[in-house]
Amino acid sequence: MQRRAQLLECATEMFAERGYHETSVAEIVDRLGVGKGVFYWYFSSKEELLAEILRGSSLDLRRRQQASIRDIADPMVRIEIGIRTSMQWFYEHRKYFALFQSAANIEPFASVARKNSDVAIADAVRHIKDAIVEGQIADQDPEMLAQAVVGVIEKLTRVYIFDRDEPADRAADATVSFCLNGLCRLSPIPVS
Amino acid sequence: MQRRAQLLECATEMFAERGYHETSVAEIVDRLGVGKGVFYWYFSSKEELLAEILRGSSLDLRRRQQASIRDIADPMVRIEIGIRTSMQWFYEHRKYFALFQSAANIEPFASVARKNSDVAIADAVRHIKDAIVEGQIADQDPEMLAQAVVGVIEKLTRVYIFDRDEPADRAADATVSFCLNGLCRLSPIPVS
Amino acid sequence: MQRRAQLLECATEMFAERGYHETSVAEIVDRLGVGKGVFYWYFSSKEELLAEILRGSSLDLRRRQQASIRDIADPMVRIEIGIRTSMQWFYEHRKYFALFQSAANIEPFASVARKNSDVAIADAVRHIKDAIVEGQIADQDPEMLAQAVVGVIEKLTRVYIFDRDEPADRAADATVSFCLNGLCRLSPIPVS
Amino acid sequence: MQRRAQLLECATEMFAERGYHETSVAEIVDRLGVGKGVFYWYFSSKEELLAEILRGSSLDLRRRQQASIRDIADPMVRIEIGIRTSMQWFYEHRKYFALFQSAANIEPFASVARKNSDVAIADAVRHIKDAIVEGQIADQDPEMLAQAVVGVIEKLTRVYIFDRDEPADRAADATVSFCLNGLCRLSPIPVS
DNA sequence: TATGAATGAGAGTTCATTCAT
DNA sequence: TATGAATGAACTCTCATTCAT
Repeated sequence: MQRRAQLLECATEMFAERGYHETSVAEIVDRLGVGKGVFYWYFSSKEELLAEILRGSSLDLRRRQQASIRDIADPMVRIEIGIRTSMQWFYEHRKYFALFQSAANIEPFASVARKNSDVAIADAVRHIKDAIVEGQIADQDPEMLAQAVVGVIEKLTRVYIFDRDEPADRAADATVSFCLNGLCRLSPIPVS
Repeated sequence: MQRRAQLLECATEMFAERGYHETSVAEIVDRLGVGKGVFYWYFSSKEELLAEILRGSSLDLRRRQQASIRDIADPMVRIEIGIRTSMQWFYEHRKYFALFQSAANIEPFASVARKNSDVAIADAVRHIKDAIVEGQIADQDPEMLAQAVVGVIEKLTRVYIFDRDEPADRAADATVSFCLNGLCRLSPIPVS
Repeated sequence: MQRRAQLLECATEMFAERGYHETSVAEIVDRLGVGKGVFYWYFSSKEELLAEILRGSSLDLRRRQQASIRDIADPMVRIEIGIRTSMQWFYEHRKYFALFQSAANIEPFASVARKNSDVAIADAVRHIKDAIVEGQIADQDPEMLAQAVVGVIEKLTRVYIFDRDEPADRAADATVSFCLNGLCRLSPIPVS
Repeated sequence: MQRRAQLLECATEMFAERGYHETSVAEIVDRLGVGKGVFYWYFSSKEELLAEILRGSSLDLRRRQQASIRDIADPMVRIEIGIRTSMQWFYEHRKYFALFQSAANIEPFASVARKNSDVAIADAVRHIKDAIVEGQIADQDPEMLAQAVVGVIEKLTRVYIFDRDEPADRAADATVSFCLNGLCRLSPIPVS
């Protein structure tokens, strides 16, 4: 349905710009120039709308990641391509980025956000384990490494791509460089 | 002021658990078993309360960081100690962590959060520049490196210390290892 | 809009009887047997509601005055008809009278009330100037004379028409008699 | 008591400037630099305070009027002096003037205001009756004439003395001139 | 006498949601 | 499908008043 898509897009934009709580249903339908009834025809509640946005967009991101990696054998390259694909996707869907970040801190969406994050981490863990098996990465907790990589991705995306509106390349180069270095050493450096 | 401190603490807890918007002034004073007026005797608004919490706690964190680093000459060690101190502080003040993260996504606090973050980044940038001068870190954009380090800190803090309630050590070890590796290489690894 | 008119009327009555501050939005909608939301569907605030009432009613009064005077050449007669028309209108809209009087003493409406009053005075001044030119009134400050006339109108309206619920005639006769005498002397009487 | 007088004066000023409802007890005691307890030591309520102000000041005004008239035999001169004295008093106590006017429109004070006004009118009526007996004023309803005179006094006081801050003379001259003319004619002018 | 923290009813306002049309 | 008036619970905030100290 065209209307449904319009609502989804319009709401995404407004949630991203002004926040979920700060955006009322009335404002969403006003911007679209339709009545309130339309909203409740397509969505059972405001909450469901955000859940839907979250679900749809993280699905899209994951599909893109998997497509970009499909034919690559080397796990380190899969990691690198995964990083670049994610950041390019965030660049192209900047509005979703803000939503992802803030949803994690809004009670009813925390679990959805958690689930999405778990899936992304699980994907990364797989590559890291492969790399450990192949001796490219030292034998550390793969999940922690995956989380670290995601942490860098998210931070540089927020600061350079989202806040400062740069194209994705520079931040992606830095992320790849930092993370591959962080991962690659065969043994952790000694702690003082 | 005992009451003021009680309100601050109680509100911090509730904001951290359930979110700023999801916590009403009525609930805060109810939990304390006092009248609504008490709240507005000590704070001019709910907004001011959160701003106060943010201000106070980030000041405390920064003081702790600076105290822990004061007498250390080697910039790489300063970075490591900085990471460990931050994560230990977050462990001891888990409730503030959630607040820092979510405040960044709530309109009236975004600028405060931004300012706090800028200060933290500026501190880290100083150490990184020193390390670059001393040849310990390759000559890359120091701010980007600082952001990457902070990204790892925040992510591992959230997942292991905040969500899973682990003590700070394990996550801090991993963060230090990952970041020092990420920073240390004399030249960035070639990008595919 | 039926509802809007109901709210306007109901609020006018209650404001007149009990005062603006003493009448709550809750009481207005309760008396109408509707929900609180209805009020804010039609008016953006309680303040705007009173402003609206003031605007609408003083416009109506002025229209009535001008219609009653339109075809009258003699300025003294215009003044007399103006007095009678005003008092008749106040009799027919007794509730507005109290509102006009009290609005002048409520901060946010003082300027509106002032403006309304200025318009009324300007109208009267025109007639008085005409009468001075024609030699019917001695050459005194026309604005002061106009204010004096309005003072008499307001006082007798309040006491006899509003407080004591008399029809307008007796008070209007007295007002006309007093004012035309007050105005007419060719020279002011000597001051002791 | 000094404190009591301070409270009375301070409150009068603030009520006059900003209105009764718009001035809180907290603001009154703050301006005096004392605690809230002081207020409730001297007055049982905010309402009682205003009632007290009203009572005291109208008593003072009346005393002044009576003193100024005591030895004057001619009723017309008594009226004139009464007008001048009132307006001079209002000039010297401008803050009370606003209070008198607005109190009439605040529910719990309407009756006090009414009573004060009744006393003033009764005084004027006495002089007017005397003048009628002596043939200086035509035989009309003396109360209506008194109300008319008071209406002029109040209006010119408000506009010229209170709003525009002029000294009392000019407005008083005009009031006397207008009212004595309005009163003096032996027969009311014919009504069209 | 005086303080000022505490109370709590009640104010104005918002907004997700419903439903007759 | 669509409208938009209506609902009413919940919200933030105010303030006259009380009372332990």
